[in-house]
Amino acid sequence: MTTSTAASQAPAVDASSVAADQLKVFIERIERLEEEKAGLASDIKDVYAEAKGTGFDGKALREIIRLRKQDHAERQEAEAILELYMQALGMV
Amino acid sequence: MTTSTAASQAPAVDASSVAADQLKVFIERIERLEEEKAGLASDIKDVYAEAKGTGFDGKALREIIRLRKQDHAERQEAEAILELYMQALGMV
Amino acid sequence: MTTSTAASQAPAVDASSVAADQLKVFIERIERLEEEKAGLASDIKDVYAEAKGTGFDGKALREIIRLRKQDHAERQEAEAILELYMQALGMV
Amino acid sequence: MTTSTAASQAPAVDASSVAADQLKVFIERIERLEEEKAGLASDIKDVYAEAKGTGFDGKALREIIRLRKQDHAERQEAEAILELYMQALGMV
DNA sequence: AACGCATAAGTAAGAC
DNA sequence: GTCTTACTTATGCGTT
Repeated sequence: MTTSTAASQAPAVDASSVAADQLKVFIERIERLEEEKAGLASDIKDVYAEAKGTGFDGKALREIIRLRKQDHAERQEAEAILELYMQALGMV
Repeated sequence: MTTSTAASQAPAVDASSVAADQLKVFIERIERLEEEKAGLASDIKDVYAEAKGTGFDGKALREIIRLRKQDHAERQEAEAILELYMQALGMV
Repeated sequence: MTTSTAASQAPAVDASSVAADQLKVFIERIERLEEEKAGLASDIKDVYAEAKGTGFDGKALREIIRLRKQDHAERQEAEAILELYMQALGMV
Repeated sequence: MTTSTAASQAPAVDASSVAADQLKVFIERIERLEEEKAGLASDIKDVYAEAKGTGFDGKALREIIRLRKQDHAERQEAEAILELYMQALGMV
């Protein structure tokens, strides 16, 4: 082995190694996904702007979205608990 | 008109109005996009986890991503700043 | 004990308890500090206004402050990152 | 004049000018104030941590602070309106 | 299980 | 007056 000590906990990362190639691939995958995510964030902003242009209050709109998200989360939690209890009671 | 005064600045939003329908559409569009965004965030998390499983250090990985993002941003910013200073100094 | 069960994980907070007094003290300390912070934010705004009145471009000024802050942060960070990567590469 | 055109809207800022000295002073004042502000932010964080250590819930604590700030703002607003009306009525 | 960090949301100021 | 941009706050995530 040319580039790392035997005790290395991490892959050896020099320019020509397999590890460097792997690293590059991981980074590119992440950056690609981050780009898409940023695109969606931008789309969301556009929808808020459009809604505002139609006369809706952006702040109120955001509040509604927030509340509905809470509701969904609580509903899902409730179902999860129900399922848990059903399992505990042997009701599959 | 049954649900709002003539001078209303915002769309009338009662359950049966056109405005309520529009509101519903906006909310659903936003929620749809938010879902996709959350999905991507989850994908990104998975990639980090996979990289970690391969032996890469997650923290270092995030640092690299951050630095590369900075580099890109700074490159784009450099010209903007130059122009800003030229304006500030009256060099048009 | 009049105001809480023995197993209470949180301080009992009714109007006459020791906990209520503690809570009040914490809140007052925080509010005091927040006030001072707001005062400083206001002072900073004033300095920008004064500089602007002297003929300096506020936007450019803010940019300079931002860049100098970055420089300081980056200098401090540089060592941290170095150490981070060394750890990531198993160089302890 | 050696360093700027006659039409310059901004003070001439070369290394030896009075303007450069002024600029330096403004920047140092701002940076000083920013430092103090950051110090207070840090103090506030410490108080929250201490409160948490005593058993208080940080999130609830922040909520209380937020609500009280709103109350104060509304009270101040009410007084401002009162004063406005008194002035409008010639009650000084 | 808790602590600190990092991202993300919301708010407020400033520019055009 | 609108619009963007910057700051502040808040929540969630990873780590210890």
